[in-house]
Amino acid sequence: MPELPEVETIVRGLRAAVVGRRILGVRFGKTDFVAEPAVIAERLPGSRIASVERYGKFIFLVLEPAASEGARCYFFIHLGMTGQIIPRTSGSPIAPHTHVFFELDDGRELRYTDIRRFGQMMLVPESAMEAFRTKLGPDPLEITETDFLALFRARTARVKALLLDQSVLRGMGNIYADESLWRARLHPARIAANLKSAQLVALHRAVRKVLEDAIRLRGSSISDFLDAEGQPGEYQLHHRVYDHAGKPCPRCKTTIRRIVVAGRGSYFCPRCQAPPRKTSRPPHKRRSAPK
DNA sequence: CTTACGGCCTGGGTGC
DNA sequence: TGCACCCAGGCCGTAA
Repeated sequence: MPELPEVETIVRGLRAAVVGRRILGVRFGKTDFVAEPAVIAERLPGSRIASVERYGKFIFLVLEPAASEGARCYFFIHLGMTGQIIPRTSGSPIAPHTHVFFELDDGRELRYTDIRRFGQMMLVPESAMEAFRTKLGPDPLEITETDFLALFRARTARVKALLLDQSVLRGMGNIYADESLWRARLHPARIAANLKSAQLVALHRAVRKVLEDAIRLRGSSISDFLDAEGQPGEYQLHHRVYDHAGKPCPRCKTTIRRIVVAGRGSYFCPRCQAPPRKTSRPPHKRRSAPK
């Protein structure tokens, strides 16, 4: 569920709520999405939350060790599709699918809830941070126009697949890819290398505009996004095409369609966003019948 | 190297 | 009411 604007909203909320707090203990429910839970349960207690940051769709807590000895470390949380992380008073009712509890020194606990458990948690030592960072592409809000164009120039993948690829740009997801492509009037299945510079410039601007507007409205709440205060966002009220199949395009009134591109439901206006002229890719192989 | 696709997990909605 | 099926904001491993 959460893409860059939702994660940014959560990070801002967590900053206000938990920076400066000390972690007293960690308790787990299911741990199949946690890297080395035993190490986490041993290392985190006693540490102080020095800051909360976003890196693409990852949230990370910068943790200072209890005493002067020990190195600071970085605790990464990825929310996957259905993850939520919200501070609650200890003893308050526990939502179903809550699997991690970080007990704080002020009588509250940070709770991690994740229905589908597509999220991730891991402790990253300082020495591994550089390797971690370089696996992801630039931030779509920071990249220059020149660098943005260079990302798409020599790529034969569909433009939407590249927008969703975190090693190309960090933070875009399915909603904001579709909304950006609509603004830029580009069909999601267009081959990136076939796009003109002006079209890529338009895409860069669209991405920035969509993400900035979405952050301003505290993200999109489709079914279960809640920020760190447990509040929904409002950008879903401003979606132009996402989940709008059958509704009129806000620009030209043509009926919005849903197709599958890069394995994801993709919403677009068949008139504003002209399909690729001719597929230069090999014809679709017919799937053989299962078994 | 690059691209495409099934799988992971649970729940909500739809149609029979 | 039940059941089968499809869909969901993400990403990883594997195959071609």
